[in-house]
Amino acid sequence: MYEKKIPKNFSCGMAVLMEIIGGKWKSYLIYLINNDVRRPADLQRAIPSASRRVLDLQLRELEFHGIIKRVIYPEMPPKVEYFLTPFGESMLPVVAAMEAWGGEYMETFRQLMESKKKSMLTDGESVEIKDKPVIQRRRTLAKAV
Amino acid sequence: MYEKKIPKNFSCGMAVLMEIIGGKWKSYLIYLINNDVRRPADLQRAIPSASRRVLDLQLRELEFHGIIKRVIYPEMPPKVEYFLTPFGESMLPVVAAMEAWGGEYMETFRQLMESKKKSMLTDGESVEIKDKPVIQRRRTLAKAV
DNA sequence: GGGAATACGGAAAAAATTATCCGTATCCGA
DNA sequence: TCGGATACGGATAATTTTTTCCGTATTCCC
Repeated sequence: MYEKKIPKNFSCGMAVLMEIIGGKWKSYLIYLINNDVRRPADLQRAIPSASRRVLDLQLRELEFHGIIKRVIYPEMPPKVEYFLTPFGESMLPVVAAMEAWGGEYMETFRQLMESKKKSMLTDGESVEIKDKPVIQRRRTLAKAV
Repeated sequence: MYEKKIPKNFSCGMAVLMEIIGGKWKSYLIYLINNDVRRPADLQRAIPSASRRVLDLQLRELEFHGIIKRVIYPEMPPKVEYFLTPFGESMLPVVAAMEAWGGEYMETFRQLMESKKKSMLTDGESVEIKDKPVIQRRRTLAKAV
């Protein structure tokens, strides 16, 4: 089993949130569970391109962080369901904001990725060569570190 | 230069947003640039544990997606500054929400990660063994796929 | 000359994440 | 018996991200 070597620094809330939902399928999982897709096999069917192993791993991570809870039913064949916890639900407004922002940008994004695939040369478009500026340099955080 | 083999699917806004700000240092970079830390060397000094190469790469990715723009001043030694674009600024409320949520959870998070390091055996705490439920199964998205 | 400042890209290595493949278990039906 | 259903973990391989190391350039100062 893999053991990480480099310690991570969670000095800002963003880093914490990214650690919690940063895996490839986690946002899909949160969405599906919140929409009543609760059983592992159903989750897998809803995301056919995902590796079952990674779905399991990421479900376990969400569980570890208290975002979801796992309910095991004592029967055969095995029956398990996942539910969002109240804590997990506290994240939903944030997830919705992220989803909304991404949805607005999606069309542009796809065109960008398409043009990137075609040319692999899209640098420089937003480069601006400036004359010597007269703008007064303001205080920077770097100096405070 | 690395070329990805497995195509990614951006069928939801979350996936798009995660692609844009998903790198290890990107959220830090957005925060710093929004707080007037604009020059590459200053960004590096503000995040001493980051690899300079990756900072450059992730700045380029943010630029590619139009989140920031790079301004090159014609002078020696080289002078470059990065600015948030209006589009990048449209992301700030989302970033703030993410930051706020992560900040609230931070203390619990740290304790969790600490206990994980100690025992590597934290599974099962949220497991609930249930009697046969009488809850009526509702429609699932999986069936619609 | 060497070291400091500035900025940054290619190549290769290391670390981390994801995917594949093997295995565990029970029950039911062809 | 085999294949389907259910759920899931260890080991290993493949892919991806991050890091290290090499290099490019100019100017200034000791």
